[in-house]
Amino acid sequence: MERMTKQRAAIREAIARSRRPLLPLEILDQAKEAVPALSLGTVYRNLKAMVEEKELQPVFLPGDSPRYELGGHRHHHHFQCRACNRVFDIHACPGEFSELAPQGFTVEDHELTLYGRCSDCGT
Amino acid sequence: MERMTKQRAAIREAIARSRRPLLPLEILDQAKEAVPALSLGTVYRNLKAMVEEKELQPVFLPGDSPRYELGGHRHHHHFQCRACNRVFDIHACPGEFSELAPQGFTVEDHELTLYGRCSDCGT
DNA sequence: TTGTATGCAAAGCGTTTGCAGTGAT
DNA sequence: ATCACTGCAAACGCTTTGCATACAA
Repeated sequence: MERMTKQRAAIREAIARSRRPLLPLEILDQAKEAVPALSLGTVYRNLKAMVEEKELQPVFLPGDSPRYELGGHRHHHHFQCRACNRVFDIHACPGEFSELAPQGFTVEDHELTLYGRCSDCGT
Repeated sequence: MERMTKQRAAIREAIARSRRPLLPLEILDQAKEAVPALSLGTVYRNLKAMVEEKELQPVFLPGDSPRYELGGHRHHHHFQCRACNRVFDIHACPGEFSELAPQGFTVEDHELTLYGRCSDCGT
């Protein structure tokens, strides 16, 4: 139930090559260089399968569609550039936030997104 | 260019009555009690207009569609219950995170979401 | 040979928009 | 009497799915 196809290889390669989480369309563009006939439906199907196998992990940003990066990263956060909309990993975490929740609430996890300008887009 | 309609009043009322950010469909349900013929399109149109007038503010959570709460709240964050999916305001902020970004990046803002169990859904 | 994976196109789902009619001013 | 607002339904953008074919095993 696990077949190695050139399509899946191209998708994996595209994501591995990138230093930032990619959108499905960006993945399609990149992977098409290796497999020109690649279809968007196949990209979505493989992303879903690879996420289930934990080969990839989805990156959900507020108000934005999901991006994908390689799996196996430990807990980290993301930065989105307001100029180019690209997303970058932040390999740091300010810690727990359990004390912020109201009485009777239990905090299990958290998600932090920073917004601003990336180095390419300057000030 | 600003008319007071019973539809808009019902939408505003529904959101004001709730102690938590609501989804468009939840707003429709609530507001229909006052205006049974209310349509979802009208809800969306009014939400958009009221956000532009800053009467409302949208709440974007990672991987979820937008919710709406009253505008004018100062900077705060949100908690989403993993059992009931409802979202609650957190009237606290752990502070700036400028130091987390890579060299050359400028942090202008941030978004923090806590996940866990609300008091209704227990441990 | 077998059956999963693919390409294509149609279907879903939440949101937006066009249009003719309604109603606040 | 105007013209913004509404209800309805069609259109949209992103994602999923059905189906016949292609190809890894």
